[in-house]
Amino acid sequence: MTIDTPMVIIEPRAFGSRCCEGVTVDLSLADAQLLSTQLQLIAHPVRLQILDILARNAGQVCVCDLEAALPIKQATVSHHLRLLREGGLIDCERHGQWAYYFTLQPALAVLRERALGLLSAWA
Amino acid sequence: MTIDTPMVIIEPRAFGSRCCEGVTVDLSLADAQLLSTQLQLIAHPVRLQILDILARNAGQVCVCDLEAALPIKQATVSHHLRLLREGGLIDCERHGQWAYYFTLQPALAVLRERALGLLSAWA
DNA sequence: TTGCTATATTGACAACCATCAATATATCCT
DNA sequence: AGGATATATTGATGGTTGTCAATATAGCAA
Repeated sequence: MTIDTPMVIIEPRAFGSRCCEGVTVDLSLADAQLLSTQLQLIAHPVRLQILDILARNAGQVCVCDLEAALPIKQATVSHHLRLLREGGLIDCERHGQWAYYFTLQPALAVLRERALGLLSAWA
Repeated sequence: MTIDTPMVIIEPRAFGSRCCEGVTVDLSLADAQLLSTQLQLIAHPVRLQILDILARNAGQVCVCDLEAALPIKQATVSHHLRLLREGGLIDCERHGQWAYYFTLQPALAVLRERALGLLSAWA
């Protein structure tokens, strides 16, 4: 092996020959489902904005703040907050009539590492 | 500042006081939509598995390989391949009657950096 | 108590998505 | 040409998702 990378193209099977053999799935269906569920959770513009707002205003954001900052009605804000809470990415604390929401950073870190793990293996 | 983290809780606004002020959206709707569109693309178990298979078998995977490796029918495989291709994450090359698919690593790298950028800011 | 405000829930509706059978297209082989 | 194989497309169907109006719940204030 020299430092110059040799122009070897690995061809375990010639183009045009019999195919449909030897290709296996390294990423299990269970793992794929787990990750895709979490990605679905953040793959929505409003939820991305909510997470961004919460992350940048730790513990100081109530629902009406979000309603004022986002282009959706209160019921819809509550709906997305519920999804994020059920997905374990955020939680809230009630103080009087207000509910103050905040991110759960360990959960976000886990998600980041999981996603980064795959994406780094790919590119 | 000592090594002991002081138990100071930042309270720019007392709990229970008037809220709905001063909270702004740093992540623009346009940016959120762009990212969520790309996340949607990979937020599906089959598409995650397809990307993983393609990334680990550079240039050597035809549709019937995928059909054999995945729990879905050929029409559905083609459907997901089309979405991934239209999203710019993969492409294909025809050799005879086979279509060999492969990932577009620069696009995956861009996506990784974009996602990592936000997630790193959050956790 | 009565009324006001903040938040959650319910129910309805439209839009979107995943899947497959059937069919079309294209390429190879004889 | 005719048959076989690989892939793409179409159309139908069932399921999921996002949104909102209306309503419910709960705390606060007078």
